[in-house]
Amino acid sequence: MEYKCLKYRIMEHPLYIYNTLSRKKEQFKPLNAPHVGMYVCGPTVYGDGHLGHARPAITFDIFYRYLLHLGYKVRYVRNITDVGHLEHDADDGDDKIAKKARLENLEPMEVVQFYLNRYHKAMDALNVLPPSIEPHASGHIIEQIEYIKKILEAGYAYESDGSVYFDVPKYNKDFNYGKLSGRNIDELLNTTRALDGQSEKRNPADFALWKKAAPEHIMRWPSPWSDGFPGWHLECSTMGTKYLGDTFDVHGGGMDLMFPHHECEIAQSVAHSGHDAVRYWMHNNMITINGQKMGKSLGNFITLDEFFTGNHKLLEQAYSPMTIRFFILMAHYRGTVDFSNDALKAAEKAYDRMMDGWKRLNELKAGDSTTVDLSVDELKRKCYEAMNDDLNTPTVIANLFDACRAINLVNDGKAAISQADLDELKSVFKVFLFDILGVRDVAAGGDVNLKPYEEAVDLLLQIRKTAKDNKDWATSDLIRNRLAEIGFDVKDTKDGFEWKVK
RNA sequence: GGUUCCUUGGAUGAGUGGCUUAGUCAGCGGUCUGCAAAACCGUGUACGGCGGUUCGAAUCCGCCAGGAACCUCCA
Repeated sequence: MEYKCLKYRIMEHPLYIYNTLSRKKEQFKPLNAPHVGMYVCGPTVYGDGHLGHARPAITFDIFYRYLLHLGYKVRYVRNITDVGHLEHDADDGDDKIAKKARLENLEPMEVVQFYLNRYHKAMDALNVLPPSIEPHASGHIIEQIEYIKKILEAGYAYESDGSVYFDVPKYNKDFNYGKLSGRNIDELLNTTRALDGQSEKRNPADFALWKKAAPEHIMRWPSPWSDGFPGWHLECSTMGTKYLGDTFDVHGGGMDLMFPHHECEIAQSVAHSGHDAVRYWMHNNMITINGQKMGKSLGNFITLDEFFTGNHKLLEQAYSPMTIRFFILMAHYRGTVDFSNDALKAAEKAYDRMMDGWKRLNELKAGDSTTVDLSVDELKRKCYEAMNDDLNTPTVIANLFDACRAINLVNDGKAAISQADLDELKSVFKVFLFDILGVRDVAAGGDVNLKPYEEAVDLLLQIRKTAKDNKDWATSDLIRNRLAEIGFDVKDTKDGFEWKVK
């Protein structure tokens, strides 16, 4: 039943996505339709998520939602890095989680849990759907050790003083290290032979699969080589194949992870199983601030909580989670998007305009025929077309705004729409705005039963209308002003009123 | 220095070898309105520079300028 639906939708709307590997838009054809396996690099939970973290979460949320809409059965894996992510260089770096734990005098897993809870809360606020599986690196130590053994057996890794490193030069001789990022590392490998002799690595380009823990290091597990911990790149290869199989469809993440992280993942997979595990690599672009990447190392990031509360010196006001979501969706995921108060305020207004349109759509009365200049079928077709063209959400939004104009015209009594078109239009909004773009109608009030309160406001405004009809402007303005003070936005319409909570 | 990519109107941000405008925000003018707000209508030499290909390029190619990301951790 569902599969039939899928086939129908796919035939009508072939989906194209940009594959970083080929640097082209390719038609998306899952290995085992209707099943789709998707893996996305999640956060390292040693600090609060910032605007940059919202980008991949929302980008791949859109892709996830769209695949579900098309009828695919998606297993979406997004990992949590809670061990092995080192600062600086793998030789002398510090584990990010362990460092934070030491600084705050906490158990490392306490740090992990604290920031993970906050991350989930922020994702929920942004209406990002939870993935199917959210595996922790620390929960897959055994699998990672087994994975390393296979690479060692294949001859593409070596042990050195209790640590295990991936042998990049040897791998590069047999395969192509750098095919994802377009790097040619031959030169690098040949010119940097002279190591200082201190390093455990044979070549600076080699990366750690297993690190022997220093005596003071608290996060450690036994292994055939030493008490230690796994290298950062390993968790994704291991957990990806564990949950999605030897070969799976999509691997996503930020562009900044392309090299070395994703390049190393490819090398690990090939060394481990003889072939790349991923069929489509997708990368979202960066969010910039004053033209520069927003990031931890530059210290120019604004956390999501700070956006929600407005509590940051660069923010002129608070911005709601839906404003942030809309802001991100109004740009294409592969382009950079520059943060500014002006841009966010524009997104906020745009979101309000869209939600007003949706609200009015639900109160619209159908006419005998459609006279408004809008073809709902055409609208639907254009929205699918935009989504199928590498998830072009800005165009989907632009199309929905065209519909908003039509809705407003009908609402003003300047045009009419038939019952059939009205129903179809509601369905288009429901599918694209809510199901696919994942916008949440915050004014709707959630689960709380607000009906009596809403009717009380309606009652007040009825009294105001009577006063208006009697040209009793004093009473009329009193009600409107007092409601405004309480937090209601009241607008008069052609023959009534509408209101919303500010 | 290497790799990858970008440069669109006041701001932001899609798109395309010619046919019809992206859209949103801001501005200006108008309609409506007790007022306000909203809405609607109208409005702005836009496509970094210089060459080339073409009947025709902002869209393809080359060069130049400027910018970004990655090359150590970063979504």
